[in-house]
Amino acid sequence: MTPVKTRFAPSPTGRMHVGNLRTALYSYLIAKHAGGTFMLRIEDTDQERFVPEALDIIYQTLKDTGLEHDEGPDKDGGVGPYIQSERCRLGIYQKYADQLVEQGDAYYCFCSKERLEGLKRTVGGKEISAYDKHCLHLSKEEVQAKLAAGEPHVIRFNMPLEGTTTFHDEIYGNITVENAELDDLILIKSDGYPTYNFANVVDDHLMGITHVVRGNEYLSSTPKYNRIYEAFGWEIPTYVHCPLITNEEGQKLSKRSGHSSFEDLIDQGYLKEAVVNFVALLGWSPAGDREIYSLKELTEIFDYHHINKSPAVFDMTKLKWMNGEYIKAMSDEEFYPLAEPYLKKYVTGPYDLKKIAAMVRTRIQILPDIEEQVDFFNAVPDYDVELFSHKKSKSTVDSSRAILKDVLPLLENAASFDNDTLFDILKNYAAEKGYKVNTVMWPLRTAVSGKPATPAGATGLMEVLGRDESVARIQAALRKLG
RNA sequence: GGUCGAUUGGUCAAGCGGUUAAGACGUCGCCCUCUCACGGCGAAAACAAGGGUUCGAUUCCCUUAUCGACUGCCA
Repeated sequence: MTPVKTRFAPSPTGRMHVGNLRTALYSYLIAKHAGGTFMLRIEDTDQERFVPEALDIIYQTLKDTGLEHDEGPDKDGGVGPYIQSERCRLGIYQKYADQLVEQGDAYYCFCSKERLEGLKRTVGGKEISAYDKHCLHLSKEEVQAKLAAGEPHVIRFNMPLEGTTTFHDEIYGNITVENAELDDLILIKSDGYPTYNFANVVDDHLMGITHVVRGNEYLSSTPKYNRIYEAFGWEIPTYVHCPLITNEEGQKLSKRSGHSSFEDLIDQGYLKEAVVNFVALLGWSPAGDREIYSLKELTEIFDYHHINKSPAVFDMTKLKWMNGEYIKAMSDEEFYPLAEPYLKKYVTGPYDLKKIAAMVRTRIQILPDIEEQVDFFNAVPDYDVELFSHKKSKSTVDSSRAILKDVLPLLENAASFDNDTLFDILKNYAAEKGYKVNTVMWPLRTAVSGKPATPAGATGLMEVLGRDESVARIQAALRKLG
């Protein structure tokens, strides 16, 4: 068996779409699971849409996600160049197109835009066109004359009009279409660049790709590619077409969804490992019940035969949950560097950010959640006195006032202002007075935070705030309570 | 319009002729708890519809419906 070789072949046109990312991931996993080679090829044959910065995004995303390629523009593996515009300059595509023309499987077409327009018809609000093989019937002499005269032209593939073409996809099974349905697609554009359709076939063959992994929007055109492979007498690769990823409305993910690209997600405070993990499970599932996997673990267990046929909705809620799982699984030391920028932004007081980070870690799902967890450190928000009433803690406005008054001097004189000491003091106080611990803690936590939910209990918060600030906040609360 | 494909709870998703139709997210309830979380336990929630084939269909076939892709000198 020939060793597996897959490729990721993006067009440098912008950010990395999550659908693209998943295709890259599956492509990588298929290769790596089999101990094969994962290659990167840049498909920049569309000069109109080319965005130079997109090249950096591709490299950076591959690096961030850990999808390290074995071969590519920056890593020669002997079948380069790996950028299609460079291959074009070498005349590779022209050479193979010429061969097809020679064989009679392709032909020059000089039809004008106007003539092509005339071929179009509108059905159901959509414009459709099928080329009529007009130029197929040009004689050799006519073609030579037009070429010599420098007439603009393309090269088209001559699809058969009869019979059927069947191809096998690993996910979708055998698919058969009538050859008459196949249009004479353009191989070489009038600017001399090959189309995706042609460049893909030529490159995948020349570069030894064994498994073609791509989105299922290519399912319909795959029979055409097979005609090209067959015209050359080349071996047809194994096809793995991946299902679509849609937004909550079942529509194709677009830039407007706000989370359509990997970079968007990272900007929104998701961890790259979580995104990779989540995307892996959209359209594919492992054998057991487990859902959290590292890239390395995915490589070990990935089996493309379990890729789904149906499209999957990109569910942000579940991504959030998974991101939270990754954060919870981190140590405080690992988490701190990630949290630090957010903490510094929202906590400007002289507090121990490492302690705050540790408090917050199990309570957030994405990094920006930190803000609402820590905003009270800077200043107690304006809260209603009714916040002191809490049924479960048996706390009322009156009991709160009494307790805060009692406890204030104890705190002012506490031997040390750490969590454990404070807790002991307050616990003893509660026992002496016959209060539940909750009844004592509730007003304190409310007083120092002004919030119904905080990332730690009363004593934990006071430790971070320090004696002076804690006392000041309790005094302020007492004034509020009258 | 044509061609191709898809259709299991709100979402992801097991299942591959016989099951009480897994599991996860989310939702709700209970427990734990110095609040909220975390964690634990539990609940509600699905085979698009109709025909076949079969002793028996979520699983196989057909029809319909719905959704999607393609139908570009874009990939």
